[in-house]
Amino acid sequence: MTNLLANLSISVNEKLYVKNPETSDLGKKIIEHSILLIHEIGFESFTFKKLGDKIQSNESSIYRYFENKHKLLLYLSSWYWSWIEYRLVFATTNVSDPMEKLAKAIEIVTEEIKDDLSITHINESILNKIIIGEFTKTFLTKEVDEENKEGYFLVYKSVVNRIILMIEEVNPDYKYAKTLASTLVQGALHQHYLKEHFKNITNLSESNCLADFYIDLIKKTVL
Amino acid sequence: MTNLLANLSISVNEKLYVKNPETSDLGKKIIEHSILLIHEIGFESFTFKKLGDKIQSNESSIYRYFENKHKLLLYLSSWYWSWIEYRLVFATTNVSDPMEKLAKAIEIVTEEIKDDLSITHINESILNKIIIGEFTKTFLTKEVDEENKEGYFLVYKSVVNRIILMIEEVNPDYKYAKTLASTLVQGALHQHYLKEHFKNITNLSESNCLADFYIDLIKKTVL
DNA sequence: AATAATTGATAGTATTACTATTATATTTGT
DNA sequence: ACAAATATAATAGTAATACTATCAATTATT
Repeated sequence: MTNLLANLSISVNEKLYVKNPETSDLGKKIIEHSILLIHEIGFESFTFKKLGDKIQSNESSIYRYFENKHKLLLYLSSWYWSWIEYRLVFATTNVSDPMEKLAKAIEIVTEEIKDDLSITHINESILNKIIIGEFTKTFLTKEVDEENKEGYFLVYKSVVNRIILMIEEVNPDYKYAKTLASTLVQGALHQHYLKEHFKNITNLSESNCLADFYIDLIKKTVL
Repeated sequence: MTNLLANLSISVNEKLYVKNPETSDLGKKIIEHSILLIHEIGFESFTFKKLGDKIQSNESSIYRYFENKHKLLLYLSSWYWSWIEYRLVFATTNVSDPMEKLAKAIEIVTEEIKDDLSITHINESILNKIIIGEFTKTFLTKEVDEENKEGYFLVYKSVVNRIILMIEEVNPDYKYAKTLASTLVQGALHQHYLKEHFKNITNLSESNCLADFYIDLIKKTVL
């Protein structure tokens, strides 16, 4: 899996960058350290100036790759969901039993990425933490509708749509496949956040895993 | 209900304001128009300067009520969840059947506030829209843990805890009452957002209500 | 070696998020 | 009704943010 990805590269919607960061050392450095810096100080405090200082480069150079930090976050999110989609497809192909297939998808979408699986400049474990804490901010803006039209959220929607199809495969008569799938993907991020900051309103813990909750839920509601 | 509230006032954690906005005309104007202005231009673009212009008052005067716009949003959120809690308690007391009680709670938490029910300066329908679009931003910050300790999220957690208790009343052996309750409250906001901006990944629509989805889900999983 | 492209350094602008000061209303206590 | 207290308005000022523009210095390409 990890080895496979070494020779596969994830491509992101071209409208999200001015210059493709994958095409240069500086670009890769921007991606690598933006993930670390956003994780360290939070998206609100993150600025291109601070990132420039971190990578011994200049603010103005970063602007040649990304219009602004919002686009950068959209880029990172898009990369993340592409990575999830790839792993989701990989884990579910050739699984003939619909429920087993759905269960595998749930595992991919709910698991916390613990180790840095990457050989690349992208630390998926930290990126996963950023997505948990910052992803909703990419679409909770006044510009959602325009940005949605531009296709900035296509990969995310694609992940949800794949799960919708799997739910329908399990039971074509279930009335709320869409709501359930989107609840699952968004809810998983939220539960991971609660686990870190609002422990007493979640059952998630070291010993209790999220996939169990969702698989139990889906077996009872959809099947 | 509406009449009852006219003589009941909701009090908000004192640490969230410098001066209680309920104690003056200017304070009430700040609350009333901050709701309208945040709805109109979004929280990111909202500033105290713009609010001052809107209410023909001065930026510096608004700073005497709230430290910054983040605290203002926390204030509005706290007010909103208190209002929800009040209605939740009101709707569920004296309902003896646990499932019926839970169903009523679900209705309160999932319904979209359509009309302005208020006689006060607070437009609950628009406030509901703000909560849908901006509430998660109050806690997705680097300061969550400190602010949580200060009690800024107490009312929200109280609403979730009431639902946890109701789930446990329905079935004390259900293993994921906390996760389910927090998923419900957060998920409801999210689904309303999807309905407005990402229609094709939700079943929510004019004809399809959210409470039905959750009541179906809870009857199948908890009962 | 010449040319093109990339990056770095510096400067500059408008806006934001405040704080401080002083003037002007408005309220309240006697 | 008048003085004192309090609230609000107006103005100015600061540091940081979110950029844009220009030009110099590197580095890569032909």
